[in-house]
Amino acid sequence: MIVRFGFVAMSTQLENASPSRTMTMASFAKLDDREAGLRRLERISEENLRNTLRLLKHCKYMGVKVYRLTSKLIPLATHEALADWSPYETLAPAFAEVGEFAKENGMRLSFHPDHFTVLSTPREEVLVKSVIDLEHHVRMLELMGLDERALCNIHVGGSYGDKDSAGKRFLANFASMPERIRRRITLENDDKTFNAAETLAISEEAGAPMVLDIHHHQVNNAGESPESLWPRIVRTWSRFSPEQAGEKSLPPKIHVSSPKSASDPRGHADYVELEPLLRFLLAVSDETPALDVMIEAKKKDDALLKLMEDLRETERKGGPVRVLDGASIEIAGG
DNA sequence: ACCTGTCAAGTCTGG
DNA sequence: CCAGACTTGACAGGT
Repeated sequence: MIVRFGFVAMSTQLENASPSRTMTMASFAKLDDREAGLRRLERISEENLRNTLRLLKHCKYMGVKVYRLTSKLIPLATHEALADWSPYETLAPAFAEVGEFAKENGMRLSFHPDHFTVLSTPREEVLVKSVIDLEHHVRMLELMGLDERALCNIHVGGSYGDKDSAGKRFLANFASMPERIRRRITLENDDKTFNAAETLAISEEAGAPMVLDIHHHQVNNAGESPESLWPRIVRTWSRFSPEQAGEKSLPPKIHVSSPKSASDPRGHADYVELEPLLRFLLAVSDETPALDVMIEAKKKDDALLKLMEDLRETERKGGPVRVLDGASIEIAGG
């Protein structure tokens, strides 16, 4: 099994390279000249995209092929008060440049719209905003010229005291969205509400690939092992399998992080513990030829580099791991 | 240069 | 029913 590691949004190593500079609505509203304010938002967005490109160059240098874009590339992009503003035409060249670089270097890019995007909601206004937010994310992927392998990962959402009907509402709302959006979505198990088995059932029904978060599973499960769900999880990715997608195939993806502490087991630690991750990878390596692992640690790319060091150490000691380059490994089996 | 409070969002809990 | 917690990086304003 070939495993590629990636990280989220920002680097601890690059200075002054935030891809998510913003402006608050409060300060925007204070400006005398609204048009000038909109131009300023566009300039901030261009700076965010420039820094995203710098981050991708940093990824290339580290051998990283998996990277999650920040959702905050365009400040206030979906704010109600700016509904008449469309920054997309202005930013198209900057988006295209980012997408070109990613494609040239075989990088897998994704988004993770934050947890305010909830398709299980019973509130119409929340659903409308959620769909607008997804539309926004998909539009950015399209401006980057990325095909349907570039995906937006979301959670199922709240349960509102009745998880079963919340799940059904999710499915109905999901089905009501345009195919262009639906085909860009993956579903992730969360750490409080929809656990891995529940998310998997909804993924299968919706026809959306499932991203397994093994840390969330650890703190929210029904007693089953993640390995026991794995064959079904892999099947949710079948439209991206080499048999079906050929050149445009895409490995399943998992998320990994480690508990911050015993008192805060759901919080994310600075770094990732190798042992539990390695145990999972070994358990699934026979049946999985390729896998992408998104590292969700506080120390971002630094955590990725430390994990790679730990893996090199494992290899030196004769463990079932071969480090291929800066950020990928081959593991026994598969 | 640094520190503290605020901002965005939606859900859920405690009072 | 309403206020506050939760989460996160970064702004905003004060020192």
